[in-house]
Amino acid sequence: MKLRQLEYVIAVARENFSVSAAANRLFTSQPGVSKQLRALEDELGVELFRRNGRQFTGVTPEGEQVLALARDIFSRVSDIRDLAADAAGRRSRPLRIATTHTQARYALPSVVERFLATNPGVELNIHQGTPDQLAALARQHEVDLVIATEALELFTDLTLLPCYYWNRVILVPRDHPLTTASRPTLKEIAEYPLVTYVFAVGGNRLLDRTFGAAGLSPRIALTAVDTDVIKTYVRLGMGIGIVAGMSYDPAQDPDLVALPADHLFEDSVTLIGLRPSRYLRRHVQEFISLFAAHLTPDLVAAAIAAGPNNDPLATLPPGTELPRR
Amino acid sequence: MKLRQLEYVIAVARENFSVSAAANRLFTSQPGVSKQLRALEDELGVELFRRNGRQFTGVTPEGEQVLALARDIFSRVSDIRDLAADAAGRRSRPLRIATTHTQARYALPSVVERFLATNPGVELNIHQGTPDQLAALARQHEVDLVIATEALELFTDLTLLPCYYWNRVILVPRDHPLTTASRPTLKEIAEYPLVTYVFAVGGNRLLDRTFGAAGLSPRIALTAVDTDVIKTYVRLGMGIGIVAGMSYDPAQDPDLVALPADHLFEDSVTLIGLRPSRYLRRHVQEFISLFAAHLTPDLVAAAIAAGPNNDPLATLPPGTELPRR
DNA sequence: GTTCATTACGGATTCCGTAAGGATG
DNA sequence: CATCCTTACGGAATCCGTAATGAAC
Repeated sequence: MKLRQLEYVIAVARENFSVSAAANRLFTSQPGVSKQLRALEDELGVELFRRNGRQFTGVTPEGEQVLALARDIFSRVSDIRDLAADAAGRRSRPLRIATTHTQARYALPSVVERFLATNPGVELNIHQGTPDQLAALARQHEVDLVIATEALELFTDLTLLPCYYWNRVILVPRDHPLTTASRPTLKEIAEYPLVTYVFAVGGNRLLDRTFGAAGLSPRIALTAVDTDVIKTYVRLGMGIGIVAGMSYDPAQDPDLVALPADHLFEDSVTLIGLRPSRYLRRHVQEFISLFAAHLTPDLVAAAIAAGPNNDPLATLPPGTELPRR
Repeated sequence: MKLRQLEYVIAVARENFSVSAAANRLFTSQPGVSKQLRALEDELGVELFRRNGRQFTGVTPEGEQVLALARDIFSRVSDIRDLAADAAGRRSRPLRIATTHTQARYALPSVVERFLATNPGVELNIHQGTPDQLAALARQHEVDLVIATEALELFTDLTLLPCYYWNRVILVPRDHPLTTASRPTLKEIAEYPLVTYVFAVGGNRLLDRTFGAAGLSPRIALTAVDTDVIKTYVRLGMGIGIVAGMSYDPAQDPDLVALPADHLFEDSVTLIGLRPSRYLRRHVQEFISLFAAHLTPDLVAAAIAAGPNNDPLATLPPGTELPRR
């Protein structure tokens, strides 16, 4: 058994069972791949791929298990390379972050600025998406860390660490009737169509639960992944916005008013998600510390070693005060 | 990076950092090992071993991490080989079991008999030891499964599955005063010096807790790992024995009397310990099913996938009745 | 007929083992 | 001086890529 053989198995599975495509992607010849696959199957005494004549059509049950183990092995191989690169002080692979629009637009810029200032050589990739897309990216090992706030049930296989509390504001045009009420009630809000994040409603999330508990079912005018889009429609009078407090800036949005809503909705917590039991590259840890100063290397290492968790706040030492923004 | 190189790193560490010894054990030449080690270090750009001149004296911090990951990788490689051997119906490696004397002597014989009858080709190795030795064997991947009853705190890194409840009897010579009491009290027992298992006392185990809760601190005459040894000293009048009920056989021990003690001590549970997240070979599963019929393949697979656990009974579906013996 | 995997073969590389060299205690 | 790792070198095995072959859609 050779690492190269396992690599080929993974590549062929990834390329929808095309040996040619796998060879192409690996910059090697197709007969070479074919031969190594056969050699591995001979050594193991089991067919790993289902074949229709000479065509590869899928994996056998054994192939499936081997594939899972091979992927695991390559995670570790990659960890070895990463930790060696860290130790040797070599420039390492890009830091890949997956997050939602709100984080990327409002929370991350200052962190990114500081990170790039102290780590000039490092390339930073920010992938933006909806929570389900983030979960997929993390699961396929496409990113080093995920920053998310909603739909935590999608991240059950990750180690989650809490970063800060946040809450919502009600965004209305400057001349809106609601501006007279300094502390609007849920009932008053529910009079107007709402404009909010796609993933904030449906699936019994906080907004649904809060309105539902008050016996209200507000009309959703439209949802967007993007606070800027939400603001646009609020300006057009399509409804009132419910957005993260951090995304309102009086200087940027002089025609809008933000009414506090933290008396209506309970605090949410923004989380970092990491793949458990993996080596954490130095730059990843540095980024985490810049984003959430209380997440020290020791604490993060302990959480990663402990595996997936569904109670992020429990990873903090008792008495830790989480910031809010 | 090659599997062979990682294998060499592990072997050198295992042989107390002797390259020659590692080469010997691997049936290859010493310069070959030396060269591959250097090649790996060159590729990674990090020294993995501490050297004093040309002598290997230990590992560097990076070497330590690489070593841990390499061992992990080889676990999976071994899993691939095992599952392929199972699928191909080849005879697989010996089934290695680590357990205590009481299990090996009284609980296992009938299981082993049935196992060998249905699996004629399989070699069975039973390692016997104290709980701490069992834990060490499991941790070093020397055995496939551990069967233990005491000192569960030593097995925190294993997946534990419950097999059956058991309890103790009081063993006394036929003419002993206690034989007049059909249900002796703790206080009556504590009048006499005790002879029991080494690992049953100390460290706040069940015997300590039970006597302690009654305000008693009995004198321990002697402890042994071995029920047969305990019986010998009971016969000599050195004290009264507290042993597992299953180890008393009226036919074998006509000169001894066993007084029930399950009204004094709470039931203990015998457990199987497995390394989590590892492939479970067919023969291992078969042995488990013979030993504890309620531990079905699906149930065991789910428990292994769930990782280490410290509440074995929780692995069973609700309502399962555990046998007692 | 086009696509795709297998087989065949020649060249380059890698790998292993023996032998010699140098450092350590 | 005995032990142990490193370096040097020759032979064997492996591996890769090109070309030809055969099966499938």
